[in-house]
Amino acid sequence: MRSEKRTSGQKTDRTFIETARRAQIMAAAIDTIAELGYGQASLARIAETAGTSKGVIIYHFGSKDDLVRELVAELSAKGRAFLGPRLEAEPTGAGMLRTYIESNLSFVRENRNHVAAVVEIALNARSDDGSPLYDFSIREAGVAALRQLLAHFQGTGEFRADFDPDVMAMVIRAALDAVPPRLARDPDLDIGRYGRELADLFQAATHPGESQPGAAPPVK
Amino acid sequence: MRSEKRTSGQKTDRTFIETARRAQIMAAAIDTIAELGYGQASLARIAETAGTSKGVIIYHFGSKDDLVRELVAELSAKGRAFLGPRLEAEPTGAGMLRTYIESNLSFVRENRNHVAAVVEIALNARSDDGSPLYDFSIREAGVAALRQLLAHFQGTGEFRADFDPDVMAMVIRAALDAVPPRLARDPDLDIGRYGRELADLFQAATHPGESQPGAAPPVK
Amino acid sequence: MRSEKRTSGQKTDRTFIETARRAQIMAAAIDTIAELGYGQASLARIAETAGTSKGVIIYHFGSKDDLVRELVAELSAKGRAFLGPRLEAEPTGAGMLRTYIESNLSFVRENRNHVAAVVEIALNARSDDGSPLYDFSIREAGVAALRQLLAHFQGTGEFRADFDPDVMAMVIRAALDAVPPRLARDPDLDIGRYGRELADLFQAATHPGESQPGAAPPVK
Amino acid sequence: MRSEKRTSGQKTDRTFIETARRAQIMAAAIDTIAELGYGQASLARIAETAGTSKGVIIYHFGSKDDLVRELVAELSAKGRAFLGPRLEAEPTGAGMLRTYIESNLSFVRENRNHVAAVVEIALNARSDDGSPLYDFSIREAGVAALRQLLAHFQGTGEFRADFDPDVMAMVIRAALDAVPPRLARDPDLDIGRYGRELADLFQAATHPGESQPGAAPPVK
DNA sequence: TATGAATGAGGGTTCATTCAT
DNA sequence: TATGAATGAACCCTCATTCAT
Repeated sequence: MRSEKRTSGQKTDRTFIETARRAQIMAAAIDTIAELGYGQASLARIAETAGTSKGVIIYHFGSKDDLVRELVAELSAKGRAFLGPRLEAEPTGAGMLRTYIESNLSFVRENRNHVAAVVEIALNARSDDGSPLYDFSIREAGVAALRQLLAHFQGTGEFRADFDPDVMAMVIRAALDAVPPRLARDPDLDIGRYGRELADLFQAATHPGESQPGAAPPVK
Repeated sequence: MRSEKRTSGQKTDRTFIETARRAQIMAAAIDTIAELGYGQASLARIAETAGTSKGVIIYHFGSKDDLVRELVAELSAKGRAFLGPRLEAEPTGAGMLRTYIESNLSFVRENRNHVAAVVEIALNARSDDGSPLYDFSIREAGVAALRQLLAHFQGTGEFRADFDPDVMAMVIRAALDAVPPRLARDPDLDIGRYGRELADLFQAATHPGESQPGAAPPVK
Repeated sequence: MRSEKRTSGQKTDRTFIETARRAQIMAAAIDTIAELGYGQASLARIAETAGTSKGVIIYHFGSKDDLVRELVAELSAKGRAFLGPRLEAEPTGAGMLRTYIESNLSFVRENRNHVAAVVEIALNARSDDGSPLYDFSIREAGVAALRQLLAHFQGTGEFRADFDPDVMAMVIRAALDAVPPRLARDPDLDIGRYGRELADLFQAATHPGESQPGAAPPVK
Repeated sequence: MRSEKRTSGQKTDRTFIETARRAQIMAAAIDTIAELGYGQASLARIAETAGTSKGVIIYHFGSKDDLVRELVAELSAKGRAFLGPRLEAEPTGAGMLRTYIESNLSFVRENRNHVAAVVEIALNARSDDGSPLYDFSIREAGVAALRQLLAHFQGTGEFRADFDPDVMAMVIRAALDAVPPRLARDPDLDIGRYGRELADLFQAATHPGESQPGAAPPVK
């Protein structure tokens, strides 16, 4: 089997043709999972979409689980590559928050099928004992980073101090995660507008000089 | 089969023993789906949890799909019965919003497995051609109702006018929907506190007398 | 179980209500088998047609096979009662042949569902080892009787001598047996006309004074 | 699955080994159905006869229905290839009629199991709503062709005019169809003799210069 | 490198029958 | 007398995977 050599971290030496085949299969897997859902995306159907046979997929990826893992890993890498530079370019908390939201949605827009597929995977893929496979390690890392970011700018005073950064991070993340499924139902959704609305909303929710519902009345 | 006489809306006349069996099986299904996920919850595993055989489940519910449908319908009914009175008791927009959020979370807390199971079902159950089965009809109705509510109180001036009720409704719904999976990972999550934080957050985001990000910009 | 008492040949002592139930169930079985075919006629479907439950059928007949056996026996008895007197009233060979054909078809017309059901049974019902159950014992007896009849009138000179009574009997029987399935497809089939045509045909084929294809040339 | 690429009418490109397996499975299916009947011929039993597993059958044929369809189609094709040339070689009505009968029976003799299996299928295979699947479309076409043939030679005067070609065709067909089940019970049946007798019978029934039962009455 | 072939477990469902009530 | 409940075997089919070529 081809895929075993890569279990160590060393650089892989893939043939040109192998790289192409892998890409083709991954694309087919993405489309199939995004369209039919994880449960309906059998190897046979993926192979059919790819125009090959099940055997080829197993040959190149070792197992269906490994193929799926690669889909997740690749999207994760793409996401980091996309978001990282954009965030680092933002000095202010407000800017960074807006960038975080809008960049996330841009990324979703530009990779909708891949994102949809990975969402499907994250929600469905389970090990034999029923425990989720990939999902939350990745996602939780994202939420944690966001929470730190929020907390940091609370410290600098750029964000108001009376919201719980944990809750706020989770809400922001949830608002972003709600987009892919909605996009699946309504492909014409205006993500740009949506992102701006969202950014406005959370800017209002975080910027200081506001009333603090539980504590002091708004002074304005 | 026991279950098909009930296709008309007439009152069902279930034996005591049947009612008990049905409840037992539904409970087993809820636990199995919540724990293992929809994809892993085969009739055999549900039967095993229930301490019976697949045949008994089919006998009482006619098909797996019908069993699942009942799980969804029952939770939906329970949810309406739980939320409706609480919302109607609230005259003000702010009160209603807070009640909506906190009651939703109370309901989740009191029905965590059932909620988790139905979330699994909603996200995973698909017809043969890959289109989702139950999910969004139910959910979208909830979001629509929330949007109307928000728009209504924008009209009365109780909520500020510069947020998009559609986006706000979706964010609120997303924030609530993020709880069940999180609860699955962390059973000790303090939902009460979480609900209060969430209510604070959205109260701040909706109440008037605030700067309006799009209009009078924060000058920083 | 109710039905065991009858295994001996003694007179059965059935309650009025039991007789009624049995008739009702048998009627339902006839209709179901005639309409859906033997393979699709499960106890559940028969019970549904009868407006009862599977248990009742088993209670009254002991097993599905016994129910089916009764359907066959009853039709067989009805058939003998119908045909016997008519045949005995005919002194001549030609008359008896015509009566045989037309009475058979009249019987089919007046009992189409029952006949159709028994045909289904005869063709499909098998014991566990694959051997047919009822069919040919009954049918073969009929063919044998017909053969004897033909041979008899060959002996008296009323029928020509150069046809094989065995083959002729089988052909007549086959021509009659072809009617029920045809009737199922075309309920408006004119059986009366059909019977007359058939009788004409076989009268021509049996009456003497004809050319004898294999032997002597037609003298005319 | 191997079999679905062939849905278009294009030439199929089967591996040697696949062709062999298919033939082997079809032979096993024929024998099983012929021996046990359609209702008892489960995939498991067919597989057992073939010395393989259910999975292999599904792999090669896609479904049990498709396997059955192929059995029917293959016999149909064989039958046409067998009968067509023989019939076309006969110029006269009498010759063609005799050839039709004797060739049909020769074909049955040489393909008895396959014929028996297809008869089983034709009589039993039903769609879910109880309507027959293959049977009568095929068979009725045969009867219709025979009827036309008879009518044609009535027109030329080679056959007498006073029989109904529809009825005659049906009787001939019925006489032929009676053979396979009889053959199943009595494997030593002399089909050759039987065919000659049948041909004699129908020759006598169709050739002109005879008394005409309705017109010039038999003088008993 | 790639394929076709085969496997075997498990999927949901139907069925005739048994049993307690 | 009748029913509802349960059983367990058998049904056809899908699946990820293995293997020889």
